[in-house]
Amino acid sequence: MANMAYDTPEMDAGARLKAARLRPTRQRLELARLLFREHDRHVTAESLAEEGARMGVKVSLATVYNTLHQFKAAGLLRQVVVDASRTYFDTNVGDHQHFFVENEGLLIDIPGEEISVSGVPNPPQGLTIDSVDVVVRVKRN
Amino acid sequence: MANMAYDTPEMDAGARLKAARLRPTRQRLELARLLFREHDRHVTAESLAEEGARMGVKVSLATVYNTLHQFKAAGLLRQVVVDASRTYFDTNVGDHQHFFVENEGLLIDIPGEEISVSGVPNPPQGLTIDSVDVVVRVKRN
DNA sequence: GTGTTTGCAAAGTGTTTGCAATTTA
DNA sequence: TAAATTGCAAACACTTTGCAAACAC
Repeated sequence: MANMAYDTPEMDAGARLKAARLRPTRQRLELARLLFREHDRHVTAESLAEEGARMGVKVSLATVYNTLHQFKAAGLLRQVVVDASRTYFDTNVGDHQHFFVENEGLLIDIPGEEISVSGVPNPPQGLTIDSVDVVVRVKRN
Repeated sequence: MANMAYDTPEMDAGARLKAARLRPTRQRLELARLLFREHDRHVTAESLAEEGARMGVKVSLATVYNTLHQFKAAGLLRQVVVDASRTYFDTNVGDHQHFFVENEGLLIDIPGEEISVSGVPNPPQGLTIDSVDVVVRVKRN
């Protein structure tokens, strides 16, 4: 099984956790199943906990927070900073950017091939670029 | 009290408030003087309150929050969303972007002429672009 | 068994709010 | 004097933490 990416949609939750070296606990398995059921999901801890509750997944909010951060650390999720008061996580860890609908808290993907940023100057001495994040803030008219 | 100069910091701040149709209270005047003393300042409510305290400006934290939001609403400040846990305000309301040094909470301006974003798709039906924000996340090596 | 993970409730952070007192126009 | 503003403390929303019980290996 050469070159299988950690985040291929067809990978099942158990394999995903194994690849990430996270113990396949019931909570992590069930949250992973929810999260990676679709390829591009944007969730907050609260929205995921609610969804879990709706789907009969019994997980505490603290565990949802822990799990999201562990998944992020493992490269399974990407954190998206668009709102000062909530943290969003994106199941699409590939190169892409976002529209953010303010007042609705809604994220919409912009494929990485469509958008490009040029003219980024070299960062000041001693600093290295980690990522270039673009947020296109939009509002409903 | 004769001869009040037209370009004292007081007059500057007063004119700014007048233009923004905000009553020139002592608190707003003093905060405006701190804020607009330099052209490109990045502050959080807390950092501004601390600075005020250091400079002998007596203002409650609640008023600092209120004032920052009023100044933002008046177009005197721009809000910068880079960190899920703090809100930054920028005294430079012109076209520009930012480096953000994670773990230090430090913002560094990137002039608008240097950087450019192309290929931003039309937003979905019913949505209008408000702003295109670029954050270049960097870390110290 | 041993180390990891979970859940709860408590604590923490940054921010907003209710309201009486104060200030501005 | 009427309307806006302030400061305090309490309320808030989101997130993290401490720790005993439950679980994975």
